[in-house]
Amino acid sequence: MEGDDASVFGCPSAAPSRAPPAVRSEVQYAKYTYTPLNALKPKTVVNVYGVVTFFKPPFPSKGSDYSSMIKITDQSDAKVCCNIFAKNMDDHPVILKVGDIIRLHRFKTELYNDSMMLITCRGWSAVTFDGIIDSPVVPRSTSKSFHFVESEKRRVQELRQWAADQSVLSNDLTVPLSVVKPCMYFNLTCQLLAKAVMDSRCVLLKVWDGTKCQHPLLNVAVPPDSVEGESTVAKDRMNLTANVLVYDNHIEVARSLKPGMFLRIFNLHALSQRAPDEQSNQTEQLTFHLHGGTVYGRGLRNIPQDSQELPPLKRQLENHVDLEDDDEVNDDTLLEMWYTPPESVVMRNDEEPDGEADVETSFTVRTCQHTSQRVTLAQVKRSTPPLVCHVRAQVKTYHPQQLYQCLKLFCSKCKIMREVPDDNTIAELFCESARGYQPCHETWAARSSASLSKQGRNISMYISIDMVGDDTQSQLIFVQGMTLNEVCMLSRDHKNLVPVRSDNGRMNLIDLTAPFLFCRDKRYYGCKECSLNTFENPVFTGVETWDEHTVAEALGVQLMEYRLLMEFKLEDHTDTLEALLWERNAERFFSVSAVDASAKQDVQERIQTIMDTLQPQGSNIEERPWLDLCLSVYTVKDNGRNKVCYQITDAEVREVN
DNA sequence: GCTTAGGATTGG
Repeated sequence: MEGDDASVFGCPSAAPSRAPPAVRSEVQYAKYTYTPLNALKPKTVVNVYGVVTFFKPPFPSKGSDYSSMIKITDQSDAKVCCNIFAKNMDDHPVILKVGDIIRLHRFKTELYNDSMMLITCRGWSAVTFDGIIDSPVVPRSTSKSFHFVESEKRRVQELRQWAADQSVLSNDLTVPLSVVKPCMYFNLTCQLLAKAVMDSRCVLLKVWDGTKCQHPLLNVAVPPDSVEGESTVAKDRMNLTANVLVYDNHIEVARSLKPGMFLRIFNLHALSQRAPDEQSNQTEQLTFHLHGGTVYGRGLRNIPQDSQELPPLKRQLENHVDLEDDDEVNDDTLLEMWYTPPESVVMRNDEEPDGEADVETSFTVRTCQHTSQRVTLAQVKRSTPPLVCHVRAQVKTYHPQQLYQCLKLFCSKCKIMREVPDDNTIAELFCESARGYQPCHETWAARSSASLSKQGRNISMYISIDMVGDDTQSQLIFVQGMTLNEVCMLSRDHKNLVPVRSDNGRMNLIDLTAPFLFCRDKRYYGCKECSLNTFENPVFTGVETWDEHTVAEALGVQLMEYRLLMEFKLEDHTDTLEALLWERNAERFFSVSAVDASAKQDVQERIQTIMDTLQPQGSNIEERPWLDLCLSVYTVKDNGRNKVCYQITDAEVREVN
């Protein structure tokens, strides 16, 4: 955007100390005056505030720019259409729903069909806000610099309040897939799984929102080599994949989307139709059409990563992590064995290692119940991945030898894995953050402090003002200046403790190497790569129960999962082979008490159970138990080269004489 | 180079 707004306000944290710069800014920028929408005069350049009552997401115009359109209103009740033109789609203001608040600078007024309208002119800028009452006033702008001062928050809040009483704003048509019925026009918030160009006027988008449609969904068949994105086989079976056909003027936007992106599709049309090869007595299936044109705000756009719309969608998607279809992991950043093995792999039935070709050539997901024909390790090594097979083998060695080292922290977003830090490391980080104590000044927080004069240090606790008076068991409490032991002691009686430090008076998380949340006997970690890690505008309202997910979301932290990872060297009479054991949701047997010595007890016990099954029990191969194992065989990219991995997906001890 | 779009569906 070509805005010449000189001042960068951005967000409160940009100001090192709060009160004086805010005052100065208001004086400095008093030049901005805002015209009520009923007082616009033609052929002038104005600044306005408004509530969005209708909008069209950006689409390619017949000229050189992308065009988008919004209709706004304000307390004067005048309704004004605004046309926005910008070379790049990404320079258009991000409007995601009716009710959003927008501030426009330097728009020119023009009379069209006896109505006043606003059009972008040189140096225009736009800043938008969520329209939800009581949600934090976070300016969203597509320009790198824009100015926004504290006093303007009030204006946004007033508009929100006023808009809440206007019934026109309440008809948002965004619904989950689970409530969609044939013939409906609706807005869908979803993630793109795969896309394929059908012809010059139609692109297929395979999307999901984690909810299950009540009507059967049509799977549009396309040649595998024309599909970009992951396989949707497992999600198709669960009736989770919506096939969206995008036509005409929307193709350009659709083509710019990448699988994995989150998007909202506006005015999507659910159509019931029979699959071409189905009999007439078969039930009809739903497809979705984004027809050409822009009527009713028809269109689609990606949702920015920091949008408040995303966390609920992501939570819904995480309910289905077991449906990941990838048979290949493309992440070179991980060390040799620390990949993300898939829990289910796609097996080609005609590639049975024993050479017995199956006539069926389709791909199916298969889990082994030790019933498929057994193969030798030598045969496994000669096979072509991906496949699932059943072997009988013995464990020769395993590692890590220190059992608690099996426990890893895993980020499901960037797939990075790291060690759980030991208590010495965490304690040191707590000590460091306590040095040079100064209190945090946050308008949303109430503070209570104590001075430990003997030790010459201060500790503070903060809670959101909204939560003052709530049950202390359910409150979210921020603690500053405490040692690890103190936090652990405190977490016995308080459910959610977030350790924080002060950066020039602004509250911040301490290094994400340390847990960001203590929840009774559990500790939760955030991903250093994927966390926004910001206290700029924490969202504390509208949360009924605080748990690791809601806290992470409010703090902009990408929660890491506990996972178990071990490596075994297997052998039978034909060969040896290294295989991984990998378990999700390892936190269910990872309990951390305040005392380090017993911290890993539960892990020990759980892993011991696994070891009881798999442990080598003697150097002589004849003395060790034989195991029936399911192995998933798949490839991963390792420094650009394909590498075959073997994963133990199931194990059972066999008495073999 | 100074336009483009300017709300109101039935359709692949």
